[in-house]
Amino acid sequence: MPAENAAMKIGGHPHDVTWSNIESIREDLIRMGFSYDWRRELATSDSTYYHWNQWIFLKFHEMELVERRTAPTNWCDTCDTVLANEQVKNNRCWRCNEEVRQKQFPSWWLKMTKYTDQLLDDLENIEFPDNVKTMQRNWIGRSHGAEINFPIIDTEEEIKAFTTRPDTIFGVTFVTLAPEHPLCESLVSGTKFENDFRKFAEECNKMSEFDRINMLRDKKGVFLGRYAENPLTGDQIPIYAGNFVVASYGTGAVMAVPGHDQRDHDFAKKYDLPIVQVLSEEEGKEPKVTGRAFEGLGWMVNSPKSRFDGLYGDEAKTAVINALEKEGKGKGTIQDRLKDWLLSRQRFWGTPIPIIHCEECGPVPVPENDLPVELPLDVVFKEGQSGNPLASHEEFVNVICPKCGIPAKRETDTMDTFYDSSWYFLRFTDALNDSVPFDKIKADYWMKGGVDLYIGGIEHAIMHLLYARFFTKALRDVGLNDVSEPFSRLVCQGMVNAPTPYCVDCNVEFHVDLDGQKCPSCDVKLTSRSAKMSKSLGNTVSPEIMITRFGADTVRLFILFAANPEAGMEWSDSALESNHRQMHQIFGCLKFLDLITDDVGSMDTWLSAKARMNFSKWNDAMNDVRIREGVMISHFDMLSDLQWAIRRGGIGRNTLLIYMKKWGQMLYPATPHLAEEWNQIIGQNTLLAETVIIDDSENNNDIVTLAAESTLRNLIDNTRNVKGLAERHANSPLTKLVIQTSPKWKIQLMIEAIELHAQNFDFMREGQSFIQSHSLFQDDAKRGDVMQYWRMLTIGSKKSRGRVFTLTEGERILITSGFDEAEYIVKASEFISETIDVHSVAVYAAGNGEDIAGKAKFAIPLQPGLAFL
RNA sequence: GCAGAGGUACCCGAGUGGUCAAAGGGGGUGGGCUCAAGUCCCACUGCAGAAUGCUUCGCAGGUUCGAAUCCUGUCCUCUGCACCA
Repeated sequence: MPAENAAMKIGGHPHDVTWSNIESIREDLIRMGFSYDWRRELATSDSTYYHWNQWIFLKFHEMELVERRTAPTNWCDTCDTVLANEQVKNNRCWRCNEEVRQKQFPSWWLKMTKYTDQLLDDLENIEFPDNVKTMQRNWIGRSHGAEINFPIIDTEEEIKAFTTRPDTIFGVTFVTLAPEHPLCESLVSGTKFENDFRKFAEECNKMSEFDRINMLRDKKGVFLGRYAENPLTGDQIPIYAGNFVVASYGTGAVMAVPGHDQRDHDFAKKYDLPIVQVLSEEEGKEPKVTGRAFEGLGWMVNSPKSRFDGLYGDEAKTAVINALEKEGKGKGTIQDRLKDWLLSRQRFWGTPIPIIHCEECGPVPVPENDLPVELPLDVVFKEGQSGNPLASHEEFVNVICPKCGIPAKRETDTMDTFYDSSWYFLRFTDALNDSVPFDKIKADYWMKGGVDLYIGGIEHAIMHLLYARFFTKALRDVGLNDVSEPFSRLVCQGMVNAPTPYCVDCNVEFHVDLDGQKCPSCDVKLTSRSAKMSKSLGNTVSPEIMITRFGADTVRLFILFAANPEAGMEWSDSALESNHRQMHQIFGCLKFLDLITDDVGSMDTWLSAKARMNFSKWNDAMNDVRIREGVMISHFDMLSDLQWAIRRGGIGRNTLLIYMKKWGQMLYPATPHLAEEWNQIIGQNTLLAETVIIDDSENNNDIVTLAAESTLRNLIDNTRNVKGLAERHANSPLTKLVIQTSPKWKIQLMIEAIELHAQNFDFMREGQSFIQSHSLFQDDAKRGDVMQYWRMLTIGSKKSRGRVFTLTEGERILITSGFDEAEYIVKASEFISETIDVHSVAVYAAGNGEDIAGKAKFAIPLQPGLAFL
């Protein structure tokens, strides 16, 4: 439809508009480097595709899944067509936001309601976000209840009323019908109530649905002059027509329980009808009088029949339903809100419905061999034109009836374009097939279990996703596939927001043209706030400009990293620039290929371990579509780790090359252009696009290697921190650092604690006696220190747990395997002195040298005592 | 009204019971490199402090030895549905 509207504007044909749009979007996609299989490209507006729309329609027709009927439909004046229920929001058209009105039309419907059960039940088996599932469930709107027959006194007729609350049956004090209900007419006709009713019905009819909903705060109705009988009590109750009853939901008749339904309560008050309370909020008590309806579940009271009082909730409902069924006066039923899919559109640019209307034979399907029924290209579109140009296209309309051969007219309605998107994913599995929509074997192969991951906006939660699910099931029943659910896993990407002018007082967002100006309606200076990017606000950015400025990979990196796909994000030029810098930094690492000439380096082991660890974390994240996490590793961590290794002591060529190769693979998914060039520069001669990436197993020692190094990093951080403080206390510049590592006995005790912890030892209860009988405890001079250390190790302080609980796995192995901390630090002492800017660094285990500044007592394993001189 | 999502430092944003003063980025500050600029590197960015303590994850309570995380209430924001019987 947008194509058709655009065609009218420029006086062209929607075909040309569509194709030029496709061209331009295809170009964008290619520039962004999306790796699609372009051989499978399809256009739903092309007859090679919509041919199969029509073919499928005929199959549905054979299955009696298609129906032509005249019914009130949602009509949008601006779009000049009817709309399906799903496409009406707040009584407004989902496309143009204009109000929708009801109009009677002979139209084609797809009987989606035949699949309600499956659509509802199968939600259990697919991985959709909960909110989408909830939205679909709400839309389907299944409610369990009862249909209750209220005989009309002095007639043979009865009113069937649907209710979800049969437990309130004894509180029914009147019955309300929708004004459109056929019984209304027959009840009033020829009586003195007829005039009032007609006036009322007309009033309801005239109102647009939108007004009606607004007016409904004022509930109105008329008495129809007749009474019905409560089927369980025989009580006589008046029958009303009410403006708040919806004809199309349930049976169009409501049993009114003013005691337990606020809507009925309001109505009863207005027309002075009795209000009876038959449920109590508290077991065994009389209901409270509150002046409002109690709508929750309660215990039945005041039942005129025995064996009901005291029943609660479902039990109460079942008891009433059983009683009704026993007497043949009602039954338990299910009502759904979901309706059939109104397929007809009175517009040109869609798939023609393959039907011929013959005066003799009625609607006749176009024979399969005559497909496709093609849209004529020789149609002129002009601005301001209304109506469907197909209807006036003689050549298109006038045909011969395929059944009896007399002149007949072609159907001029076209299909809702959601029909196109309801099975395109199946066509992708076999896009070039010209004898059937798709081959069953291919479709089943690719679609096994559904599309693995389907990403789309939340706006499709009901429309597209429900239609596609219905279609897949229906096509399965046609025999075209064995797949029941189209999408096994759905992820909804967030919206992209950008700043837009905003008036606080009026709570309105304005076009960016008004940036910095005053509010057009209240003259207050506009502020800025973040709003969904949209054309109407003008707060959009063009990907093309961004690509030209920064390159496709930077834009890709920004999109993938700046926000979790599910979260939505704030557009930020500065963030984009910083991602661009990141790209340069990564690419800049290639210079190390020239700078590093040594064969081996002291950080080789560490860097290789880090690479393996990073790769496997990255691999997990990517497999799990935690893209942001993955990109963080591939584009941020990998860079800083390499920088660290080089700064820390350097690496050898061989390690560098292996690192670079692995890194290139990790760079590929998010930034393929960079990655391929990278790969080539480091001397790989195959394309990454054709490379199967393998996660090679981690080395057993990796975890220890990394733990040792991260201990050192902590030490340096700590040193830096302490130095700053020490400087403030010292009179002269600090030139020497003394590091005292843990004394042996503390290591030994920690090892024992670690072993006890592994056996689930209860330190709280048994720790005290353990340490008191420990040999270390027997030394009077040490006793105090031992006790204090033991508490720190196993109990911790009020805020933090004992150290033994907070050790990482690597640290634990490090300590228990006899790691020589002092030796490790000595090796790094040159680096430490450079980094924190002191002339010398002395390292020894506490007790093995002078206890400088009394810092030995602070030394524990992996956290040495530090002193500056 | 109902349902869903959410409120985390200057900003964006990770984080579902202890290893959290809280990842990462932006911005800011200081330093290195440089004639200079930054498509470069390092550090700092709650308060105090020789390694500790204090205050902090919308607000108010609660559970717990221990809460950004669990529970209750409350306020606000966004999204969807809506006289649905």
